[in-house]
Amino acid sequence: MAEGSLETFFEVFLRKNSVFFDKKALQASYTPETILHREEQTKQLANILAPALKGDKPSNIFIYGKTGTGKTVTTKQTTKKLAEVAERENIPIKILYINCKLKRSTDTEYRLIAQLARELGKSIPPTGLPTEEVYNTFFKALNIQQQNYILILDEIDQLINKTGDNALYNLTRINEDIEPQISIIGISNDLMFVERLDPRVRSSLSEEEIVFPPYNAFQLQSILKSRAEISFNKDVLEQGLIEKCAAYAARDHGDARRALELLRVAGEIADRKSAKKVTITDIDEAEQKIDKDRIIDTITTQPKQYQLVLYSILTLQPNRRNNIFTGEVYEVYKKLCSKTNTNILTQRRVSDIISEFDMLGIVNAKVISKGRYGRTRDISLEVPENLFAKIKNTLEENINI
DNA sequence: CCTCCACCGGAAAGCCGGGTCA
DNA sequence: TGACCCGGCTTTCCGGTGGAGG
Repeated sequence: MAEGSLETFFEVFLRKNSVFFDKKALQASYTPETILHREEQTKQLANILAPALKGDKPSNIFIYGKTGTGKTVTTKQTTKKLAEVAERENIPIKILYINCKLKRSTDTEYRLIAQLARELGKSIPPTGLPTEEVYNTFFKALNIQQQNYILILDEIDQLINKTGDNALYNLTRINEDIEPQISIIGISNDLMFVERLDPRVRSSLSEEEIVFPPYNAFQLQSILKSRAEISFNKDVLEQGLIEKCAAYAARDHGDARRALELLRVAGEIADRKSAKKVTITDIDEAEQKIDKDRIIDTITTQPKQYQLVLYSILTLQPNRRNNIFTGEVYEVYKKLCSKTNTNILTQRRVSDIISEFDMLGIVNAKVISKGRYGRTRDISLEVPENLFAKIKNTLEENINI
């Protein structure tokens, strides 16, 4: 593109009509004034937390619901209101919010406690100290500030899956030897994880439980409508668009986040076509684009060894009449390693990598028995076939074959 | 009915690079 | 500087197993 034309491009872009008025209400970070269809849960939560205002310790709460059912936003909103009242009335309550999924900051015992201590104004090095030491600093900080705490642990299942329930165990029994009281709100979208907890932790954590059911299509519709009013210009949405969008999202799990994303991407697609209206076919396109981007993104962000394994599976895949087994993948992988000058991992490790791809939904790997011919995994790709070539190219670039 | 394949998958331990502290 | 800690990734070791074929 010549220089002049690039400038014109930007100018044209700036003047171009967009279907959007203000995109922010469709973005993931946006918190609406009122949270629709979560009145019941808000009330429950408020009821449980309210005693904190009188200096009592609220019960610990376990909050469960699928992704995009408003768990986080409702919890944050409710606790924020609580904190505001407390502040006004001079009641010492402090809210701590921790998202346990954040890589390299709160996903291990050390890091979680360190982060908590930091929230209380202590400075803790990111590594190096014994965990014991970090606990001590944290406890000390708690004791100095005479107030009650509400600790929100979002995506708590991530923490337990990775590092066990040690941290949780220590946190739940904190009140036994320390003056200030701590209430824990655990948020999870995986109900099964509770069963892996130490029974003592489990009963302590779920003194109260609140369930966030998925939104149905009608609820999604009203959510979308309220956001669309802020985000889009007048009359740019084709008749029935919102309904369709809601129906799509309701079909898989009633995920409001996904519904909003669908609507936003559909709008962006319409913009790119310089269309005056967002049409229903844009929604279909948006759905495909979102899936595709997600897949490509997860693949390209994998470490090199993972990409090599995936590439091996991919080379075995084309017009395969029968299925792919671990042993075959490993053979191809070994050759690939020597070709690319990479050190070869053990089959045990590669086997783990394959099951990680299975969990990411990129690959389907079921353990089967071939009787006389042993046990193995039956592996197949889970991505749409029209992406095979694209993925293969991307991988080739990344690992330079 | 028994055997025995080709892996599975848990446990433990090692290595390495990040760090603290005295 | 040396002893020690944490966490991610990997290896080593090894008991376990569904079912085709004898």
